[in-house]
Amino acid sequence: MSPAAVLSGPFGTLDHVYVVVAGERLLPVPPVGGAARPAGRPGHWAAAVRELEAAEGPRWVWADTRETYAPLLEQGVRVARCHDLALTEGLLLAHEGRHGEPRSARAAHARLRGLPVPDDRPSAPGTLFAPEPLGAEAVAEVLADQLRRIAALPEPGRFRLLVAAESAGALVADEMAHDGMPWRRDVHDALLTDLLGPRPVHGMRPARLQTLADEVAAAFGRPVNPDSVQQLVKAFKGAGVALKTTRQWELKRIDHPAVTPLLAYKELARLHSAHGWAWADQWVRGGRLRPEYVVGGVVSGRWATSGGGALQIPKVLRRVVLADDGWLLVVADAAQLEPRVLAAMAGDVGLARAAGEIDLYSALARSFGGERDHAKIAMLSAMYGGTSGDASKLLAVMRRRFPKAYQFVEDAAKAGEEGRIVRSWLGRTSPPPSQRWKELVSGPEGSRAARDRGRFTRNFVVQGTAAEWALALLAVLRGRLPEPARLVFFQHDEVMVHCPAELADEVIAAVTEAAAEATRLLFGPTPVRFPMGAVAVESYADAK
DNA sequence: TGTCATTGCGCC
DNA sequence: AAAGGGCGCAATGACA
Repeated sequence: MSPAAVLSGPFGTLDHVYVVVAGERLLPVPPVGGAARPAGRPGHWAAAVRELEAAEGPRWVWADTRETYAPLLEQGVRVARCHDLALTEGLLLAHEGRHGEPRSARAAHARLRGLPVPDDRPSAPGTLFAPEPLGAEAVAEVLADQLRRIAALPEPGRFRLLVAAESAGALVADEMAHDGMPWRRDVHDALLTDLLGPRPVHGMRPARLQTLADEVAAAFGRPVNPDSVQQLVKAFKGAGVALKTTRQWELKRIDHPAVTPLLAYKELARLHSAHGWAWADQWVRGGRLRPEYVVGGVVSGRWATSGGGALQIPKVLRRVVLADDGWLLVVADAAQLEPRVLAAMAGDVGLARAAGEIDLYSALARSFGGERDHAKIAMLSAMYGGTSGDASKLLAVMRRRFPKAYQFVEDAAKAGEEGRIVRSWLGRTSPPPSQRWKELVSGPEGSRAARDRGRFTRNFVVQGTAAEWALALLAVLRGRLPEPARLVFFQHDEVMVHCPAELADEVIAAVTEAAAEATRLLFGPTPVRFPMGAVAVESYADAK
């Protein structure tokens, strides 16, 4: 695939740029946050951004999307494209084998100038005063340096796409936090009350949990805190049941009257503590859930959240996510994304042919000469390094039928085991082995440590590329949504759009087109299909 | 009283 | 049905 092939569409090059700070052809932007924000005319620069966006649609360059874009959104200003210096710096540093170095635009600038580099990593002690924002020249210098470094890479076209997609993700993350996902607090409260009893005063157990805790204690004939692993293990031991852990699956194999109320307690206690009333108080405002997304927060390129736990919302709460009156939720997820990504990356003709069908595993099974379930196990084991059950026998079939795909993930695993780094399709780089790992790998448990890292790098190339495809989808879809439809949720391979009911069909079509475009951007012409199942529903619970 | 590691479990 | 890897979060318990 030629690098030029991936440069069309919404990503483009960086030849039309506004650096959002002071200077010629550049916009003055006030320092954001802290006491440095000038009083009086907060809308002034936002209005200028709005005008230039409408007139020229540039790619905005700024040090940090959250700092600059969140205030723009507050002013009702949205932009189509940006280049986030900090995210780009992180990608470049990792590619250059400098994974842990500070990645803020300020740090990048200090490195360029040979000045002391401020430690902006999360582990660094917090600073008392927000630093002055970088000036225009400094931002422009960092940008120029980054463009030079990207141009020197072996696959600059792919990396430019990665930078553009990552930056677009940053825009989406801020927009989703700004718009929020519809969340019916009244439905949530009713559900909690139904399952747990009325909301207790702070620090108390809800009635239903207390009843279950009492039943557990009664089953043991003595007081036991069901939240305490130690107490539970001791209590079971006293009852003649030896347990290593108190995980669900282990408890389920045990015949003891405490098990049933304990499992019920665990499930409900988790709902209460992780997504109960206190959680809603903190994260739901004005009928919207507004979590903080961390773009690139996972080494593989997946997003993380800091607070709000939006990527771990339990399925029982999906019925709390309800469209506004007259609106619908378009929920779409990519079917079997990771095996499709592997098929496209590895250039394995047989696997790509199977991935050209809607049900990849059935197609795989036909080509495999076996059952669908077996084909699925073989595929997952290849991607994740599984060893359980029939895996090795099935992997042998996999190796024979799909040699290039098999070799692709084997190579990634071997690199990991040998302490080398691996890269995703667009060039996101895995962390190098830690010092601890290097010590471990030459010790008595060395082969175990090597295998563990092999599984990580094996998974990294697939998960990382899947994350890139999803980011590209998000970026394209964002640009195709009709007003006033809004992206309100994104979870690895799933998106949700909130839109007026009459626009739902248009939004579903946009999702389908965006999937095709994302596929083209990453892989060029490929027989592999990436089907997105998109449905319009009133409640998230009805999406599956 | 605070910090840190561990355990367990939710999501993909 | 699950397996694999990746996360965030809450509670406990050890320790300072």
